[in-house]
Amino acid sequence: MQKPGSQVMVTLRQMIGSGELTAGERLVETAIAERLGVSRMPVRTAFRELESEGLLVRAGVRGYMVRHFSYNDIVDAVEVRGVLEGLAVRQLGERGLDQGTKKQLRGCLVEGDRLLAKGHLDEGDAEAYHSMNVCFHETIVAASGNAAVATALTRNDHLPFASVKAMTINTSEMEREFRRLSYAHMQHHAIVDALEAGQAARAEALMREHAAAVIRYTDLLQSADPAPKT
Amino acid sequence: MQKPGSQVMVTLRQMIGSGELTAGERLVETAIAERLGVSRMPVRTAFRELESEGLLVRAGVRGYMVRHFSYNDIVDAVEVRGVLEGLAVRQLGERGLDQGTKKQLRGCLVEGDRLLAKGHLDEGDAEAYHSMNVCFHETIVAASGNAAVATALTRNDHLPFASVKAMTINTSEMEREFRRLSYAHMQHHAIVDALEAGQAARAEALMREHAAAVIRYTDLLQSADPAPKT
DNA sequence: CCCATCCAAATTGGATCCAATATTTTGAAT
DNA sequence: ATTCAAAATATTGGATCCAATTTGGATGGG
Repeated sequence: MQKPGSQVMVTLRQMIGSGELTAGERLVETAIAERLGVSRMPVRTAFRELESEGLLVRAGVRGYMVRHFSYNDIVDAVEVRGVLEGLAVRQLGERGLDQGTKKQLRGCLVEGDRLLAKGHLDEGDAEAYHSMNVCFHETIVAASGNAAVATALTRNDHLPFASVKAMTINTSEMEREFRRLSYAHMQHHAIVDALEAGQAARAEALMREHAAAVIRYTDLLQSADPAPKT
Repeated sequence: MQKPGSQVMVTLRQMIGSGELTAGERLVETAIAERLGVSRMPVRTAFRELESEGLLVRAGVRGYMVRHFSYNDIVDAVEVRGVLEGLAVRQLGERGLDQGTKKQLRGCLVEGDRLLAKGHLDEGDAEAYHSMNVCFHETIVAASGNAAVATALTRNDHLPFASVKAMTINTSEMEREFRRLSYAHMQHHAIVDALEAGQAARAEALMREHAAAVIRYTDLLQSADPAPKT
């Protein structure tokens, strides 16, 4: 608890994510403050922060409400992530890979190969793949050296389901998930191949396709709402 | 003054933009509050908001400081704007232009043609071109219907010199500026042509080049700082 | 019966106060 | 003289109080 005020933030995030605060619901500072057992002040700052992250929107002239996410919002955000990570990987390819980055990326590849080598997914494998995946994407963005991409991605990733970190694995259909991750990991291989060959434009195209694949070949409908976006 | 608290925000923006608050300077809440004649509270909220916009960064564990912008930061941000607006124009091209958007864009084109027809730039022409340019870009982003692009652009555009709105025209070299704007306007024409022909990928490539041209063919050195970015 | 105006209640923004924490300075000891 | 520790000061986060503004209802007039 290095930052006491951030506790309110994570609690509100959870309440929004879990649906305890439903979309469109009017949020009153005093009510939330009382509910969380704190003063109105941290709630006030948290509301503004969550607004800047896009999770809350102003409810008219007074108060905030939980933002309503449509399916299109998620698709759009993933598309944005695709072009941003595509830019990052292209610039990385243009500048060339340094030894540390190359080592890191290859480490991600062998880790993924190891997880998928069995031909099926076990329980802990999903989490391990997820960690590897986050590491792969973060390494590329960091190595690109483009700070604007990093900040834009951070902002964009505040939207639920748009982030690499938010990639969920459907444990009830492990076979299908195995095929999906196998395809995704082949794309990882192709991206690293392109990077090592200095094919920056190809790496960019692959990364954009890689992001789009998440949407096209994942069941988002379970949690997404097809209502019109706000 | 519909929102009293926003006055502190605009004042701080001005102070940062004008260099009254120099980059790297440690900002103390009490000092700023006293200087602006308000309580610490609006300053506190403004600091956080400016941090989320990227103009301020945390100075260690305590306090904020004015962010230091390097030349690379600006180039990166413009590159980000390029891929985001490129995505917007591609999606617009894929969905097809509606009548209102087509009318709006053509209006921008004829306005630009009119301004450039004389073969040189007059005093008021620069402002008029600027307004037309902002309208052109905003129309495309709005018409794309991709809310994530719009928000990402808004965030990115908080960085000085990265925004379309921040495009300045060097009044001391009107002849050179005329050639630059002529080229930019030709790109506008090409983008609209591609959109009307349904050539979405071509429109995207043109838009990315259009953003990059701003950097390559503009004198930014006068205001940019070549020191390493933070 | 409907509309307008006014009053009251609620809610949010700003100010001030208090506590917690980090940083700096000073003094002492080695 | 230098370094370490302790104390004092400075700064930020949280709580509470006050003011301003809006919203809702109620009442009176047309």
